[in-house]
Amino acid sequence: MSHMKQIEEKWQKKWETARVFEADPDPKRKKMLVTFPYPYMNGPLHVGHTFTATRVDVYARFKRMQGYNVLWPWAWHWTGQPLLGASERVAKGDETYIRVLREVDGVPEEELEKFVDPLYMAQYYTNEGRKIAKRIGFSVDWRREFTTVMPTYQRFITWQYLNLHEKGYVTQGTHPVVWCPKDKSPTGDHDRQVGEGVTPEEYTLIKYKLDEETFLPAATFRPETIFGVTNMWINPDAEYVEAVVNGEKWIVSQEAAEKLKEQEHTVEVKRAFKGRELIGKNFTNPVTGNQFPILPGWFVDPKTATGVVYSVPAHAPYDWLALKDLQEKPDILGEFGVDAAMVKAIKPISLITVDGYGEFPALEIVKEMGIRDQNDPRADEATKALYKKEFHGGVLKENCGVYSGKTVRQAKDVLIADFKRQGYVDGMYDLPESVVCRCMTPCIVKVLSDQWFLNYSNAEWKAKAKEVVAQMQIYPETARQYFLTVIDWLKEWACARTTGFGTPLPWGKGWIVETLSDSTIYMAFYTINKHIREYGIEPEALTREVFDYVFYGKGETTTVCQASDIPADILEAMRNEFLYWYPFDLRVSAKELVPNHLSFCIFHHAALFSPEHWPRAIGVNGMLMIEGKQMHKSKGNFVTMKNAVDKYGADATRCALLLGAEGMDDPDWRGDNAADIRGKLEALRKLALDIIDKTKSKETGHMENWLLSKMQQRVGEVTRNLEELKTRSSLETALFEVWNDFRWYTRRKGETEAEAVQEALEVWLRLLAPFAPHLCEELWSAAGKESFISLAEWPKIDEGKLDVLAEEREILLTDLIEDTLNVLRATKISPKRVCYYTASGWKWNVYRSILEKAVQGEVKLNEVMKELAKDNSLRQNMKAVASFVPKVLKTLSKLPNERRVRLANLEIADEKEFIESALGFLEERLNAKVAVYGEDDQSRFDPKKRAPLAIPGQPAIYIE
RNA sequence: GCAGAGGUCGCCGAGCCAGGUCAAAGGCGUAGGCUUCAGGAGCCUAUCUCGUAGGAGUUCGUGGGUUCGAAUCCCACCCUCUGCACCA
Repeated sequence: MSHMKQIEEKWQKKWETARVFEADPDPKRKKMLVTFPYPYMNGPLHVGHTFTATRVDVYARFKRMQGYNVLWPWAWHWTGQPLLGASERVAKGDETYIRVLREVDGVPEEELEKFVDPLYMAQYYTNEGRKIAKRIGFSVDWRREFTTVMPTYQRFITWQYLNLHEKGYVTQGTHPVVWCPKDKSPTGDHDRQVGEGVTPEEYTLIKYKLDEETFLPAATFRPETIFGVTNMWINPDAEYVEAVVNGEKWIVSQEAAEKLKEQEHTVEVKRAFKGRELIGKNFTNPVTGNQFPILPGWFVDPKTATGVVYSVPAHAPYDWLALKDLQEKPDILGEFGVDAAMVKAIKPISLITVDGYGEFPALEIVKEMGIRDQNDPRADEATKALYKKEFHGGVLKENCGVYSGKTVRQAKDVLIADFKRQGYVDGMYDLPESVVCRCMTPCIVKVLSDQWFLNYSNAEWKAKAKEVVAQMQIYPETARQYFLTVIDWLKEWACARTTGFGTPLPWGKGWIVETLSDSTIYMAFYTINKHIREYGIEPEALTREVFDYVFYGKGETTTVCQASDIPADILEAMRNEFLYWYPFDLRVSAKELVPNHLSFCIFHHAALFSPEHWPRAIGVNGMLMIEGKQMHKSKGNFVTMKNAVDKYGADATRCALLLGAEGMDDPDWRGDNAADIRGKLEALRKLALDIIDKTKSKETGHMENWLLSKMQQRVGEVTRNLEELKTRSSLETALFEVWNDFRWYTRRKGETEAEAVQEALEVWLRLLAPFAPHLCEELWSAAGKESFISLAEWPKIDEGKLDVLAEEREILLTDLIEDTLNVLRATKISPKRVCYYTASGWKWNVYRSILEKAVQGEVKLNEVMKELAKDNSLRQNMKAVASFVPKVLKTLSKLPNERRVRLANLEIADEKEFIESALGFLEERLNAKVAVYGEDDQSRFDPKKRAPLAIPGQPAIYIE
């Protein structure tokens, strides 16, 4: 274990000294820029980062060995709010949080106290992150590192946003957010005490008229039901206000008046009163002009929307229940002076036809579910169920004016737009559930005005983004559809906010570019940050003209130099460096970033770069699980990269992670697995050293040919899989399948002294090098190699070493053993003697002719028989032929065509000699005396006359 | 709710796109054996059921369908994971 650690440190030092991962432009070599989304630095790197980044590293190392000039840069994300929040919690002395930092993140006491400075905290995690990224062996060019709060980076973001703005991709508008009135800031999920995941919902307010100048804005999600209104509900005990809202006189609940103030409505409250004051009055439907009464409804919650609700008893369970209550208990009405007979006379008005229900769905569902009254909690359930049903399957009836005959789904948006135009409706946001801020203040919805958006709704932009996707490789291919649908439904994205770290919006005072919006094209910044750091280029020198020159080739070198003070040769070098490396060839992340970061990256490249600089490939993978569960600091199952590397070592951690999953499946980190892999690698080391230490024999017989042939296949499999970023499959082959090949060779030969074994080992080590680079460097060097395996040539398939005959012979042998064991299992014999009988010559002839036909296509039994009957040499044998041919057909039908072709092209006539050569092995394996005879051998031992059962490739068996 | 990905023999996971080569790779676990001073590790064998001759039967979320033939194609249903916005 500590031995492995030594090996790891040793090679990391050597790599660093030799600068093997520092990549500079080299026009003679093909380039490869691979990237990993920079991690956010409010905590340590964890095994989830490690999984994704290891996939990048494996690909980088693979491509480097294939001769590509590979650049893998790294940076750190500091932009945003959480760092500030985290540091505040430390400053406030939040014990639970501090314990997490201490115990989970492993922060030492003396550092912890300095975390009151958020930048110090970020720097601490960045330093720790860099250390551990090196310790796990990532092949990063660290010269290009940066953080997102560096002034030079901010100059780059400034350039990006000036361009986006100029090109019309940034727009201004309003946007609803969950808002804490005390903090006066948006309350994100992480800032909430209650109500995680709750988002604002938009209500339509239908402005029913109370009198000529007063409106009752009733809130609804179903404005189409206006055609079925029968009355209004007001909570008689709730507090309402009369207010001038946007110049009109409105009546809403007191709470609603406060909310509306935050939603771009001017609100001037004139007077407050109890709801009961309204009961018994009439109101007018603005669309139809019909009049209806206002009735008492205690289910009406003044805290929800306007606290004014209109009643559609035919389709809304609550409305029906409330109406039924009043009709059944008319004495309640006396208190309000409402005529009970009038209420009794109210009939539901049906306006939607829907399958499975009759005239009045609300009545039916209430009855069906046995709901008693408006206080029954299941009324809510019934409402949702019916809404869903009617929204998806409902059709508006003839009493719905111009909307008649349309489905609810079709009519809804049109109807809202129409009503808006005609001035019947307004809108309002509210929260479906209560949300409480960390500061314990209940949140409301605020509509932010003057908010800046990236206008992802822009159809042209969407089309261009899809072009980017079309020319990209996506691993796995199944993720392509995901990207396309995300591009379709992405809408305006608020790209600026007022708090947190980040780059100021170049034109908007007080706004900062939001964290997901400042990380979309920064891969281009890596190409020039090398020069910025090396020559100490000042942020002020990074003018818009400089970036235009470097990224777009705009402007004259001399002019740009004079204006910026950057020497011409450096400026040229930056331009060349960008042109050499860009675009990036691969970016890998977990699937959670598809709907945001990765898609933004695509959009911004579409907007800012020409097609030759569009991304070449994106890889997506699953989310890492810990022992089958989601990883959470709070759940106590958080595993950092450092934890894993300390405990299992770099190579084992890398391999254990990659063996977890590929594609979009979620990999699972299990400590036991990692420990097991660690043991495996240790065993591999012993095996390899053992092979290397052996004195070499020149032997190049059947088994040597077999092993080398097998290796060629493995090279093909691993290479093919790695090209598609199938890291799991490729490692599985490179580690386990190859190992099994070596085991089989060792069993068959009993030793590993041939030179060919060392040759195969050297192929093996190179196949494994991207996955377990430290161990492979060590063994490569032990094998006498002077140079790094990290820079060794990736194995290519050597056609000359393919030996199909050798492979087929070993298949014959394993099949034979398998058949023998099967017989032994069935008969429960402990064998003393095993006899094999190989097929006679005429069988081989018949077999070959059938095989040739089988390769062409389907073989008909009767046709074969007819043809064989013409053959004079078979005449006397026709009886045996007749029983033999069907067996051959059956055997061949079980083979894949690939193997039929192989067999057809082979000359395996010496079965008997081959089995004889393996007699020793068979005897040991079966623990019995083994003999081989030809089927026609007169002197054969065959008491049960089994020899005639022999088929080519499947000798007959006799056991006693 | 909408969208994306999935449900395979104790566990993890291939196979499914291009139907027959599938009782279904590989790893782990478990059992037995060998090796070893011991510990570990390594190696070998077995691991759906049945079977006195290399065979048969029942399986791939559930229920249907297409086909000579389905883990693989089609339909419906159930379940799991991920994302849904100002938050990285």
